[in-house]
Amino acid sequence: MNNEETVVPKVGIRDVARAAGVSVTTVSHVLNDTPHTRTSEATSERVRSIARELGYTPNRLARGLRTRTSEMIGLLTEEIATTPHAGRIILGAQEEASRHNLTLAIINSHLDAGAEARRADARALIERQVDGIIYATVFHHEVSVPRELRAVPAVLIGALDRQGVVPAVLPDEAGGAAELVALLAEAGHRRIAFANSSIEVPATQGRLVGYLRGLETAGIPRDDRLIASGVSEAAGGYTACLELLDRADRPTAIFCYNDRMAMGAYRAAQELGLRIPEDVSIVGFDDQAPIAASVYPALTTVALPHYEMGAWAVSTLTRLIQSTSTAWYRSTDPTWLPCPVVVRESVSPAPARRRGVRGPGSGRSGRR
Amino acid sequence: MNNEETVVPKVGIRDVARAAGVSVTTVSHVLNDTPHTRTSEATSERVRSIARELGYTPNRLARGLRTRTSEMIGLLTEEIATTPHAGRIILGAQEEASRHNLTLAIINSHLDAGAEARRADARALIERQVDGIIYATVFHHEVSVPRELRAVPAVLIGALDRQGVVPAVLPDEAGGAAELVALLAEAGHRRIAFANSSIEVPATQGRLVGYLRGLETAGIPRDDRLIASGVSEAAGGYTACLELLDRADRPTAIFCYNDRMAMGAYRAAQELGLRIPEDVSIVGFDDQAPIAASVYPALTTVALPHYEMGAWAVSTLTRLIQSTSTAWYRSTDPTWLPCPVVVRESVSPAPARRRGVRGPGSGRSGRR
DNA sequence: ACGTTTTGCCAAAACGTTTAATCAGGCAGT
DNA sequence: ACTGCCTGATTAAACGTTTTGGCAAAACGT
Repeated sequence: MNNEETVVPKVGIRDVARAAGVSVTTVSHVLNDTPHTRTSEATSERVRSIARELGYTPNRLARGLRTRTSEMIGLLTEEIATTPHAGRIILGAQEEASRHNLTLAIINSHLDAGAEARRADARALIERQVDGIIYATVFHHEVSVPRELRAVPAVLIGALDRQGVVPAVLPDEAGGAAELVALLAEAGHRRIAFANSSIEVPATQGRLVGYLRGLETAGIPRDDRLIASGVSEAAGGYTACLELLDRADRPTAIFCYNDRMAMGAYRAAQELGLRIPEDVSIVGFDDQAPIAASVYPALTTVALPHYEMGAWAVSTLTRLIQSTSTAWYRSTDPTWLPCPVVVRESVSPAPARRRGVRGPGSGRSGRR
Repeated sequence: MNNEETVVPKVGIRDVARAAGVSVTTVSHVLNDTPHTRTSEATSERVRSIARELGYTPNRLARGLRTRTSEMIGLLTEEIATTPHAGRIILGAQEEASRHNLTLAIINSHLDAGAEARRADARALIERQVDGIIYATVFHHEVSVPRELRAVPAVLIGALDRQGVVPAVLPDEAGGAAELVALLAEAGHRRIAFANSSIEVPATQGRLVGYLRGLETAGIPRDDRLIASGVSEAAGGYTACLELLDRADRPTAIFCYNDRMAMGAYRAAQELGLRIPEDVSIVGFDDQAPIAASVYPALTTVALPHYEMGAWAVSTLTRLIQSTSTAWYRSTDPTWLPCPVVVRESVSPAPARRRGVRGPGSGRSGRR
């Protein structure tokens, strides 16, 4: 077994300098093409080529020590890496980071870990001299950021800072929900039900608010008999929608709290012999892969801007970092990113009942 | 606006030393309790308390520079962060890393990025002096690892190293598939179909192999008329299963290439008026959240050991790192991690046909 | 009282960079 | 021939740790 390759003598900047017959200063200057510094084109070229053929790779630890900046940003996630969504946040952050020549160091705190553990995680990142920290949480209303985060620029994903000092980005769930209802209203639906989640979280509130706002702008009066709830899973959607659909004046469309509940809605409809979307339109929320696209008919829903929030976070973080010293203290209002509705196949015009426009089963082919 | 907090003079080890009236050496010794070194309990305690009250945080960049080890490990993912599964790999790696006091630096390469870009990514990690690198790919047979990875211990997730020098971990898909078929056979099924994916990837092969092996150990002769295929999505599962089920001698159980195709199988069964699992049992593969648990009846399937592969990777990586110099070159055989079957509700005993054991619709309640 | 060991601590040299300050020489203008 | 100014480089001091190799003083054995 040849081990010739295993001997990697780790060439440093002075090896390059020695080989090129110049000082390390010069090497540093040409390799970073430092401004306000002069080197003849001849030596520059020589240094560069020697560095290349020696396989020189700079040591960012050493550089970071000197320049007091690591060009790393820390991503502190709160359990979020567990959820299927999480990847998109990380991906968005990572790609935006690459774009700025930063690397991402990630640490995941368990949701049930105490504040103490969370502070330790923040400290671990700070010890690594990260230039900034992203604190990504599951959707909370407010959160007290670990005070260690004050030592370094920080942004928040999915929650507001209770002290109102750390910039935050959140999904505009109400907006998305309102748009979704608008879409249903435009399709002629007037009896639009809402199958909400029975557990109280910010998302529950936001989507309800959006639903009501959507009704209002469509000029549809609120009817609390059209608001049901269940656990935020398929089973809950099933029972809630069974209750909603199994009556004479059933709604012509149901907005489900999330895609999982929408799956339950599909089952309820099927058992009652109602076709989707001809007899009842169903919409969900989350655009949860791979449900939304795999279900039949494919589900019209609203996407959460996970990728965008991740990208927004590192993007504004870099701005904070560059801004002079304490300037980043002037925290702005939170940023609400839009939740775009993605239309698929589960909505059709409302079946004619009092308005005799068209019969049920209008259009929409699909083998069935 | 008070900016008293914004002034963080960054206390270093010498500040502690000065305040404690000792040398930095001593501080370093007590804070790391370096072996083979002596400090009186009195001064030790004093140093510790002063460090605490001064809020000293060590600078890992400086420490890394001196000790020539960063205690970071790099995770290089190939597009994988896009898939819903990815999070689990990252999570597994991250938690195992935390357990070893390591932090994870992640970089994501696009699948369509050239080898050149991939090498640049590897280089970026190496510049950061990571102690080791995990290269996580979507499931490949073999891959040529960027040669920069030779500079540092590395492990591979989801692919074999073409040069056979980098340790690798992969999911034992064949094993999982075989177990799944065994489970069906034990339930009395003899006509077990396989709805495979029509596109050829390692997983296609592996699951087919497992299917055949499962049949063989159950003493069931292979019947190619029971093997269908379609695109690896709900639509493909639908057409494949429609074809399989819409005949007189239809199978009593179908093993679908993945959970998405299983969703298509559900639809096919429903349209043909077949109940699951009473008339036909369906199983999938991937245990893809949230499909498998949300579908009705909940899908029996096989889980991929994403989390475990991530954890395995950093765990063996730390072993490699600790082992002396070139010892990690003696690459071992790849590790195949088991894919456990997770049983839910979509399998029931085979309906009696020639063996008059019990009638259809045996047991299994469920509101319907 | 005198060697020897142990105890407790410290000075200084690394680690691989960046950067402020300086310098030798050539060239132009007086 | 002197002064001054560019040009192309260099020297040396950081950055914040760890670690090697000590060295004084205290403790100990005789």
